[in-house]
Amino acid sequence: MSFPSNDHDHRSCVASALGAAEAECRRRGARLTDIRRRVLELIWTSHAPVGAYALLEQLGRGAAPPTIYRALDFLLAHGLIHRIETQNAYVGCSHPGQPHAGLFLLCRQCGAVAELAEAATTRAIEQEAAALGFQVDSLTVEAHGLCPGCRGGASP
Amino acid sequence: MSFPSNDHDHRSCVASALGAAEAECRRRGARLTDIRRRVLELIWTSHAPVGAYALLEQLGRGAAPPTIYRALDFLLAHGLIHRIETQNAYVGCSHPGQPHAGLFLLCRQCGAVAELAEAATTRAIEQEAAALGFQVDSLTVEAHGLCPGCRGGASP
DNA sequence: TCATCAATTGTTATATTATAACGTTACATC
DNA sequence: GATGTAACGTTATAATATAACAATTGATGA
Ligand SMILES: [Zn+2]
Ligand SMILES: [Zn+2]
Ligand SMILES: [Zn+2]
Ligand SMILES: [Zn+2]
Repeated sequence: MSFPSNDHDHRSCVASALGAAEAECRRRGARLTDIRRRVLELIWTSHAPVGAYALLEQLGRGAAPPTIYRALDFLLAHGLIHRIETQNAYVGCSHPGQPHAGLFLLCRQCGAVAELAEAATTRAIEQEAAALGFQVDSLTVEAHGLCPGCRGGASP
Repeated sequence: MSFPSNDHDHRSCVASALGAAEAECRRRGARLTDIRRRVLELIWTSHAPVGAYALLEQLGRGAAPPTIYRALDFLLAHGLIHRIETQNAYVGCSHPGQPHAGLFLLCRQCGAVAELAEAATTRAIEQEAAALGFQVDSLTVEAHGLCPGCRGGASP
């Protein structure tokens, strides 16, 4: 929902994301296989978006591109990750299960990302669109700038 | 500002865009060379985003990728076109000269795009971000859905 | 149990989008 | 015209993503 503090317990951060993913997959009758689980874990290694080929390297031992892209497709389809269009990269979803338009704040300095799920902005855009007769099905919002930590002068 | 009607005079549409580009380049002391002008004209051939390699083909006779990407970089830098991140494609700017965050409505059926320059949405996002201490430098908003023409049942 | 079918993964090749590097040409300015 | 810079040509390659098909796994019911 907001930017993670620099000293937060990231281990529990990852654990809770994986737990939520398991639950969501059970709920949906989807199989969170070993590969998919490992990819999701790798994505959650940091709070910054990760590229497909970076994940591929970390996956190790002769994994080929289709392996990673299939896992990403699965995770995207089930709302467990988002694709950051302006970076060709992927980030874990902070609100799995609850439908929402991803709205991202991307720090240009430290790379951190925060995902908002406020409906206000979404509604504002939908209304502006509706005024022109346009029906919005999906929405991509990516704001680039400086996160609180990187603005403060102190390095994040 | 809105979706072009299907029977609008597109010739004058292109002409006015090229005229505005010339004026803006004069104002900025930038050189709208022949290649850059032709690329801009090709982009304005339709109101749908065009990919770099599609432009390259239309440019003809042995033009290589750097040629097109340099022209695109120039046109982007001077605010004459926008990049549509969700489509790796480029579209002419409807409001050259006046600074604005591009906010795009993209029809998934006919491919048409409308560019909004309403400051309201931009401000809403900036305020939501500011509430978290995030300073927005640039903003990407791309809404996918159905344009008025494609909603109406009648094919556009 | 095991036959069967669908989902998942492996493997190889290739498509698509974009940039690096370096030489050459055109243009402005003196 | 000499000089410096911006623009362009050319070749190669990087980065991102998908096609196609074979092999494997896992559920499901005869
Ligand atoms: Zn999300
Ligand atoms: Zn930061
Ligand atoms: Zn614009
Ligand atoms: Zn349409």
